[in-house]
Amino acid sequence: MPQSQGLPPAIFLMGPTASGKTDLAVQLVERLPLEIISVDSALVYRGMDIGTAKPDPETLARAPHRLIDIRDPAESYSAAEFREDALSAMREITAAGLVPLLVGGTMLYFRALEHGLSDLPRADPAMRARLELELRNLGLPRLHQRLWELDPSAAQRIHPNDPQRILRALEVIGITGRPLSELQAASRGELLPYRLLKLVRSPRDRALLHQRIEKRFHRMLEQGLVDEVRRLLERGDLSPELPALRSVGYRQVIKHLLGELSWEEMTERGIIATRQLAKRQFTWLRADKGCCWLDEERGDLPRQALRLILQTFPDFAGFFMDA
RNA sequence: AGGCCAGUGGCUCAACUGGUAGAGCAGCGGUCUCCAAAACCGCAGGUUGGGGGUUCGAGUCCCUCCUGGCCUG
Repeated sequence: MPQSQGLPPAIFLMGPTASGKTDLAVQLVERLPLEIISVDSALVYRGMDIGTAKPDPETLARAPHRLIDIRDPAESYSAAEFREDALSAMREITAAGLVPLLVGGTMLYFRALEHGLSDLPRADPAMRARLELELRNLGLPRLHQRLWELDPSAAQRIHPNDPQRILRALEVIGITGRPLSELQAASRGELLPYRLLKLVRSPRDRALLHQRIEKRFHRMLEQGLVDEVRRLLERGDLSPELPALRSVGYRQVIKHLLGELSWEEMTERGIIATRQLAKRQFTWLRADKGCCWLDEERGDLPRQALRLILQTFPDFAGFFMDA
């Protein structure tokens, strides 16, 4: 604690999808000298607005969000890129005399930002393509076996059925010539140089969240989600394999447009996929001790958040005075 | 009204000529270091519509009732 005293403050606002994070963030920005940074792997994509529940232009005008619309759907983004982008945004915000408010639901990004990442090579498209091809030709068991020979430690903790991680491990080894485990052990990544308050906004019971998710998905369809996806596909250069198009909702709508799912099936599966996303987000949140869960039943979330903020950063009480 | 078919976990369905119920999906829990709204792992859940009978033993056979569907009138 003594060492962290000199560090600037930063606030995380985390929560599962459809929990109302954006609302709360906007209310906070209107009362405190904060600036929002989005922590969301889907909001980074331009032209993907309805299905990602991206804040509308009016909201963004009132409460600007950083790291939204910074990629074309044909491009990919990553946890490491996010960390760099977020850190530099945080520096700017802090330098401007404001406090960064990081809002979102991509828990890996939060984690990467807070705890850092080992010094590993970035994804290499050529290498990845080659491995994908090998996966197709040789099959996953063979690749896992190869990993076992090159990096037993990694092979042991990566499940034989997990293509994504097996390929990544082989990719790192292919690029560096060194085992992934060795690289990860060599550098543990640097901690976030900020004093942190981690807030969680989430409905108390799951059934309520499920209701919201269902309603919201129907609303997205009414707002023209299918047209949004159709426009993306009409570009002709976007493969359904791209990370952007594999996101919740988009994937199901694409299958519908391809004739693989009826409208009803698309709707049901989209809602299910969203629920499952929320469940995974809960798992991260539960595991992260050191979060302050806002109590939905006590109402007035902005007030609860304000109290916690002042309590955590007492030396900023004057700074945050208009509360 | 008569005839036929069906009724198995929340849903869809499986179980050779009777041997004592399995799977997918959903749900729940978990993993997670450069695709993470991704990828992957695990768990739970059924007195087989009700009742009666035959049998050493019935989801499987018989009787009856209930429910749904189809056909005939």
